[in-house]
Amino acid sequence: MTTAGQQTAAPAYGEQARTPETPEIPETLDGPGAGEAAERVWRNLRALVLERNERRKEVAEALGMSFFRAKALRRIARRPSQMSELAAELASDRPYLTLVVDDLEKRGLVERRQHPTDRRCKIVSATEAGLAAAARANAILGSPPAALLTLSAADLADLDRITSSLAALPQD
Amino acid sequence: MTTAGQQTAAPAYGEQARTPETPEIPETLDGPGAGEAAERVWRNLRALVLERNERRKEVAEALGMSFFRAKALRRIARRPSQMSELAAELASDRPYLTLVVDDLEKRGLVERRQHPTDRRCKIVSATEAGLAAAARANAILGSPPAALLTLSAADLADLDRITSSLAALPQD
DNA sequence: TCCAATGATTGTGTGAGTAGAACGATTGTT
DNA sequence: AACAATCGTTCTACTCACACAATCATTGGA
Repeated sequence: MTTAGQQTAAPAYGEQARTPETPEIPETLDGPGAGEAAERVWRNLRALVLERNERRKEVAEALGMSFFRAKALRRIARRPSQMSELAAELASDRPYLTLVVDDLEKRGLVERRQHPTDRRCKIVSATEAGLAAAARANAILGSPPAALLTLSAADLADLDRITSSLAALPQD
Repeated sequence: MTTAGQQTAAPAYGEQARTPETPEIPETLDGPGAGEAAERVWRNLRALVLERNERRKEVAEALGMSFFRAKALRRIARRPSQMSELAAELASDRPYLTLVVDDLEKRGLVERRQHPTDRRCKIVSATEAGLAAAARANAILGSPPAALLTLSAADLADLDRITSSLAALPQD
């Protein structure tokens, strides 16, 4: 099994970094070549999304809040929820989520209401201002990088079809 | 210009979240359809890389250090560098980088040496242990998600070709 | 009726990471 | 020679996010 980026000696200062990969793509991708192709695809995808088009800072600055708050707000804007639901979906500390929702509420972006039938629960929903802020964050995060727009129509269609099929797969 | 995720009214508690997008793909992708396709591709790519295959926590736990430290170590393992170079490439606070390299050094993963001709500069390089740790992080980050392995050989080849061409584009 | 469990909150502590000021050693420029 | 600039470090302050204990109000179950 190949391990991406594996090295056997440290490059010395001033030497060009070694680039262990870039094997030629075999004519048939079944067999060993498919694994290498998948690794290359994954590395390129990660570079595209994480290294070249990191948008979190841009979102945080545009909204004047931490990215985590913006993330929470985007989630709340999608569907009002209980605090416990939010904590679970955001994989967040419940007490800290209380502080985050406090802050969003203070900014007029969300509001808390009593659950209709369970007085222990609070329902958090987005205000109009919150919806607008979430839309701004979504616009930033959702705008494709220029690189995608340089693709030919055929390549974009291929990418669209393939990524949509990947997105349709069940999680886990 | 379309804005991804734009909404006009907040869903009420208990209502299904609205899904404003999923337009049909036009037969020719020039024109308005190309923009929507690119947005969909981008959303799916982000979901694939960020939402479904977030590896930072896994790397941090495997190496027993923060992800930022692992990131710094991976960078140092690629090519020994001056502190100022590292700070620039990692987009980090210089004083904080001193602390991070201190920690990596204490763990025996990197070492500092004097620059051969400029005594102000320190060169940071990875030790054998550091190379091994960086390789572990790279293996975790570099292993493709199972979803990629379910693609047909033709689809994987298409994805490989397209993402490699995207990767080859110059960075702004 | 009584007690366990739940939901949300308050309080405290901690590590990570950013930011700026200041410092000493060294190099670059005039 | 003198001074500006650079490099790396020390120091301090701060926010962010996580973690846990404790609390109170409320609901669920025996």
